[in-house]
Amino acid sequence: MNLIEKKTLSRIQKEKRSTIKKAALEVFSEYGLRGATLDKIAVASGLTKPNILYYYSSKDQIYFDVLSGLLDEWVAPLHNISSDGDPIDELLGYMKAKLKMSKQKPQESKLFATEILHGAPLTQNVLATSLKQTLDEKVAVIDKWIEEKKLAYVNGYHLFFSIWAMTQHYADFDIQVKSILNQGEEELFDDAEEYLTSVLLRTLSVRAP
Amino acid sequence: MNLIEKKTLSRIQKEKRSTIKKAALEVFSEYGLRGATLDKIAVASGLTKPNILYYYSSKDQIYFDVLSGLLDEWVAPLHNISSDGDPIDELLGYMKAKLKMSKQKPQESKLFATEILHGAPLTQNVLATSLKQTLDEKVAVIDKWIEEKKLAYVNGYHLFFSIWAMTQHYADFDIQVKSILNQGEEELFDDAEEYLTSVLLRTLSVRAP
DNA sequence: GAATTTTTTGACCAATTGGACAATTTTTCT
DNA sequence: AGAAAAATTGTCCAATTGGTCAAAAAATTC
Repeated sequence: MNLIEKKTLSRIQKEKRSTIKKAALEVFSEYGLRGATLDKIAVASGLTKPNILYYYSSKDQIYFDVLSGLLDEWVAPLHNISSDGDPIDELLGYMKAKLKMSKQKPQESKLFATEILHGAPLTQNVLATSLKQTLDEKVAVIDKWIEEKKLAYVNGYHLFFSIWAMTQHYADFDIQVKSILNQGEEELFDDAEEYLTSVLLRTLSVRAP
Repeated sequence: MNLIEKKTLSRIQKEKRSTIKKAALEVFSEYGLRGATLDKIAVASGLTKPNILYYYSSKDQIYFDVLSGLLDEWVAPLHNISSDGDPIDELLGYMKAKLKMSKQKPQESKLFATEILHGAPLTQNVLATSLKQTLDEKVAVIDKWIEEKKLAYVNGYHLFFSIWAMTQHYADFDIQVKSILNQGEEELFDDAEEYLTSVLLRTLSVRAP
């Protein structure tokens, strides 16, 4: 039976696949696709290597499954930006949602970062179609807000790039951040949120020069 | 003879080591330390594998040499921030210098990003000592400027983190950026500079709310 | 230009790795 | 309980990889 084509997975199949994906996320985020080995995933998951290959046909398949399972979740906060809400509230909310993801899901963030850094072999297609389309829509919303004088003029695309960059920085480069600031996570992310709020407020507010 | 301890390298040694480092930068920045192979470096450099190992005792040695050769260059722009200059000019100049590095040296940027992302096994020490010390000094300068009311209040550390994040984003995640914006490099980086200038100006300027 | 040193390379090796497979064990279904 | 299906594993293999080494080639020194 072909596991990939099967629609209804048994309890065991669901559990084991989930176990494997969880272990794989740990290993892939730490070592990257090429640095990760099936043996490491096997140890991390508590399964044997052939058993893992019973559920996934190859290492690349595991990587692909983990990554695509994450893609939707990763883009999701973008959909929550409502053109009906207050522009500043909406964009601050988006930033805070992304920062929260950096705090709570650093492994996921690192996995994406590594993937894109190394040429996005598996996700380039999604980036250029699905993500681009969603972002185009949201930038259109921003342009509308600017026209209505509810926002200061900003380049919408670069605004999103900078929000992504600034928030993900705290996950992807946490080692650098933490070796410079001797702080606990809570304090660190509180300071980050305060700083980023200030930056966005100042960048987006309409006011006299 | 031990090449590592020898102080004066011959012409051939200098040339070959330089050739190897250049090829290694290409390969390491694309594949990471673990994904890079000596064979790939051999092909990229036009040398044979044993010949490379004549100049470097191991793959890790090459990686270490490439990375440490870059470290100083990477931190250098920070030293150019002068406490005597105009605060806004100094910080805008720093941002522009970093953005220029992203444009002109994306491979170097990616190499650092991968290194830190994967736990900074070789550079953690430098980060926690040399970089931290330099940054502490520059943050002290910023705090002084704030006290003198030449800058709006900002958290200096997070200001630097955000400048790093926003500028390096254009190198590290260039694939994502370019799959969303169908622009040439020139136009892209011009827009980025304009946007980042606007963000920093608004973030740093002292003015009435 | 011969001797010596440095550089280069082909052939090789041991370890790691992704993956195959048949045999066994466990679960599920009737 | 027993048959059938699913899950698990020990063993194995071929390819890749980092690295060795002795011999050959090239460069340097005298």
